[in-house]
Amino acid sequence: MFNVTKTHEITVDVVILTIKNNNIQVLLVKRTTEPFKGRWAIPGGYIRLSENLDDAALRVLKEKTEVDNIYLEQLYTFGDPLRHPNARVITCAYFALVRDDDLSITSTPELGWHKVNDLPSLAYDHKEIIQYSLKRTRERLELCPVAYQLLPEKFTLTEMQKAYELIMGKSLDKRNFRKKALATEGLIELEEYTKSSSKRPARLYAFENIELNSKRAHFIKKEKNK
Amino acid sequence: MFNVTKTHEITVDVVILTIKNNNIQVLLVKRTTEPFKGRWAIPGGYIRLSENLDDAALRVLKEKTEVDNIYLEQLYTFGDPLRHPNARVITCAYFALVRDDDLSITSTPELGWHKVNDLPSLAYDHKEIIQYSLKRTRERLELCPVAYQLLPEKFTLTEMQKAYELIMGKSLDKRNFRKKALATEGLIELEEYTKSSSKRPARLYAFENIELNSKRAHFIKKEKNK
DNA sequence: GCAAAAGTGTTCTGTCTACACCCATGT
DNA sequence: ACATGGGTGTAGACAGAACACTTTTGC
Repeated sequence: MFNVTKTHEITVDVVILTIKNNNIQVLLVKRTTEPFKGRWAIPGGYIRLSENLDDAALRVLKEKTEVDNIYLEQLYTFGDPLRHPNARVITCAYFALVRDDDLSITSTPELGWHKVNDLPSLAYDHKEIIQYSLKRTRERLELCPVAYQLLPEKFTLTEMQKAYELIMGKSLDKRNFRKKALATEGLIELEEYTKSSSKRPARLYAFENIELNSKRAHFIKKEKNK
Repeated sequence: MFNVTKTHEITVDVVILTIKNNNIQVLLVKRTTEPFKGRWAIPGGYIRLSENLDDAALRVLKEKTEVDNIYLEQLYTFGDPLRHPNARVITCAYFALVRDDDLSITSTPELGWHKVNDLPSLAYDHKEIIQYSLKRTRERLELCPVAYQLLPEKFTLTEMQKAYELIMGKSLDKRNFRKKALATEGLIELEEYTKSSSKRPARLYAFENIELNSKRAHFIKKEKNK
């Protein structure tokens, strides 16, 4: 593969993150070929001639997850000469945030979710790439409510807080968090409450730009208070 | 089917920014070959097999400017299939901030500084890349005093403020700026003043990590208050 | 009635903004 | 003595942090 060309190869790799079982998890594939045969790796692939980089990343994402309408952002391009043991492969890494309940992936021996705090040994520099995607996610979170990309359509403020705490890696004050969350642009207070829980029902919220695809919910739009 | 690896090429391009004559300026080279022969472009080149991406960018930078000890950061990777008219070239773009007085470039018909607010027609998507590098520089500036990368070793607060104003594209309040500047970690108040000016001398400042290569200046280190 | 999670305000502190005058020097 | 840029402080608005108790439900 690398004997013919002395030029570089370029791939896209996509770090696909979700929140599952109260953990940030990343989707990994088990490599079936050398190098790193049998090791876990983040999904990736070659870029087709007709595709731009975003499209290539989106294609890789869809091949693995079937999801659409996700947050996808170019992360960084990794090109250390030694990152691939026997070729020069530069990878343009992306990261994606997907909602757990949009997913219908059944873990198989070749494809599965792994807690980012408890990763197996990974191929290439993929551990570094995942670490960097977590850092970037934290940065994004501080600027805008990217976390809704990880939440179900309708969620409680406690769920939202849990997502923030996982990403930021620290616990947050409930009252301060709720104050700030309620001031978030685009947050919609639904006239709906959780039922299933065995405790006091919690109000549900949603984000404006998310399509509530089944029945149209009745909601109170938060006023921007001056 | 197309052979996906056949014609992908990858380059690094470096947006080299400086402040010159009270303008943000970018170093451009005039293309001597097709495509875009005769048009201005940002400097770039192929990545050598032994080089990582940072090293390749640094090499391109040094080839053009001879400077060292600069701020260099990977910006974004641009890979639209149509960005190059007759090949598929993906470019990993970097941006560099260099100090005007570290430079000894004489503008020639093939290499020269251009005001970013008044760019000539550029090759490829290089205009977009420059715009993006300006955006990134603004973001960096908000977080840390990246501007010192653009200032001479010793500078007045007014010079520093001018640099910030150019980058942010707006004017700033002098007292507020100075208050914040003086609180900046790493800023050193020198026991030196401007002389050449025909007005009241201004105190000079420097940044800690910058080597004062000639005579060792006597300075007062700012206390971190609190 | 009790266990468990939901929900709710105030105070303090630090940071950002707006704003106007005197100072030191060269000519 | 005057023109020019250098230098300084204060008050108000706003945002983030700390902090504890009541409410609603299922069992």
